[in-house]
Formats: sequence, structure tokens, C-alpha cells
Amino acid sequence: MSEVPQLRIGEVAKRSGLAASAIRYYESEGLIRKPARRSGQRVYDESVLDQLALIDLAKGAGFTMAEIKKLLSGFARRTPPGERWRQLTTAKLAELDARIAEAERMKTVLRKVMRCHCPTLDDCSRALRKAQPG
Amino acid sequence: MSEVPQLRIGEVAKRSGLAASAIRYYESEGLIRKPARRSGQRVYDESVLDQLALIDLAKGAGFTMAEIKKLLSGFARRTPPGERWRQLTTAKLAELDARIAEAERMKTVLRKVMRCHCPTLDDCSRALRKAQPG
DNA sequence: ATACGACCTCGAGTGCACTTGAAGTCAAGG
DNA sequence: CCTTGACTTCAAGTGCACTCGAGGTCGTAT
Repeated sequence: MSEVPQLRIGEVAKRSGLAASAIRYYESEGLIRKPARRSGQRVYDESVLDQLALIDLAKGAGFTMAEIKKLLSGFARRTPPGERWRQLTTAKLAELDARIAEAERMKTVLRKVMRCHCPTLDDCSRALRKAQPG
Repeated sequence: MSEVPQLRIGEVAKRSGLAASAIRYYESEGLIRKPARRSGQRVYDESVLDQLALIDLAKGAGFTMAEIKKLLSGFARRTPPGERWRQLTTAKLAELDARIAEAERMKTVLRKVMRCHCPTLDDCSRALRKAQPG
């Protein structure tokens, strides 16, 4: 007779570090299973913390809500997790590489403007258009 | 008597590659100078293209509207551009480095989940919490 | 009985950088 | 004269991932 701990949303919030509103939001978006209710209130068992941890991991990997939703329920029922991850991850890796390349490009621009010696911003603007004609 | 070319907003949009609505928006936000009007319509001279190019450069360097506004009008009137750029750029470079580090971190997570062999996502979730206790 | 605290739902608000839509003005062309 | 097309203003909408507020319910403690 081991008693399964029953958690209300406030407790789940505390343990997961999320706001209660976020947990309700995830439920409304179908990212976590709908818990039982006791007199109207949500009653969770501890497995919800695992589900939330998975969502947190996916968020930490840069996935959007829509992508996490797809990960969780956008595949044929018995598609194994590895397969699910790999499909989403391939595109995301490319996206991250693009993001990094973009940031590097920005850094190049920044290093260039830091060396600016124009007397006024208008000169700056004009210099720009002369430097990059077309 | 060289005639200065007078451009209406549609022409500026075409030459700058921006939407007319974006140009009006920049004006309303104080990013570009208010042009003359002829029977209600905006009439630009070519210098607006320089101003827009500068904004485009700044956007390309990752600056927000607010930061560009500060660059253009958030300093004592005779602060030279080089000084303006340097003040904003220092913080932005750090931000970009953080962005890159974050993306690298995400890539690490992704490479890890790609090797997942869990039979179900629930196993995945549970594995997560066991792996990172606290 | 009543106050309290934690929960409930639903709709609206947040920030960013614009875009879209409605309703109106203007000059030129047929 | 009337249409056409480019322009005008102003308010509201977009996407994301939630948060916030109002107004109401529930069980427990006083």
C-alpha cells in the first residue's frame, strides 16, 4: 500500500520551477496529459514532473511549442523517441548553425563600425552607400 | 541648376527594398527625418536612402529599434558617431557572444538526444530526471 | 458564520517590428 | 466628369509563450 503522492498545481509549480499559469497553458496546448480533478482542482502524480522536465529539455534545445507538440504527438503512435528526436533535431541543428553564422556576421559588422571616424552620422550614412553600391 | 531628384514614398520603397509602411513607421518612431510634403504626400530627396541604409546596417548588426534610436538621437548633440557606435557595440558584442554560446549549448543537447534509445517518451522523461537530480 | 488561501475559467495584455485594412485625398488621363 | 493609382491617417492585427486580472468556487480553520 504505498501511497502515491498527489500534487496540486502549486506544488508542481514549486518543484518544477514553472509558474502555475504556464502549467495550465501547457495542458491547454496538449503538451502534458490532463490530470485528474478533485472538486474541480487538478491533482497530479509525480510523473507530471518528468513530462515537464522533458518539455524543459526540449525548450533548452531551442524547440518551439509547436515543435515540442509535434515531438510529443505529431508522429504515428509507435514511432520511437529516438526517431522523433532525430527528425526534428536535424533541422534544428541546421537552424542553430545558421543562427551562429548570423551572429558571427553581426560581430564582423560591429567590429567594423567600432572603427568609425566619420565626423557626423550623415557622413556615416553616405559612406555606407558609397562602400556598397548595388 | 542641377535638379535634386524628388522621390515619393513608393520610389523610396522600391530603391531601399523596404515596404512603404515600414518607412512611415520609421518616421513615426523618429528614426528618419520628416520629409517635406507636397499636397499631403511625403517628398524625399536621396539622402533618405542613406539614412535607411544606416538603419539597415544597424539592424544587420543586431540592434533593436530602441538601440538604433539611441544611436541616432540618444547622445549629446556633438558626440561623434565613432563614440556612439562604440558605446552600443560593446554591449552588443557581449550579447552576441552569449547568443553563440547559447546556441552551442543547444547543439550539445541536440546531439545527446539524437542518440536516444528509449522505447517510449515516458522513459525518456524518466531518464531525464534520473540523470539530472537537482 | 466567515474568513482565508489555493485553486478555477476566461479574456485580455505583454514586447517587438512591423503589416493590414478601412476610409479618405489628390493629380493626371481619357 | 469620372476613374485610376498612388498616396494619406488611424486603429487594429500578427506570432510567440506565456502572464495578469476579474470574478467565482472549494475545503479548512477560527
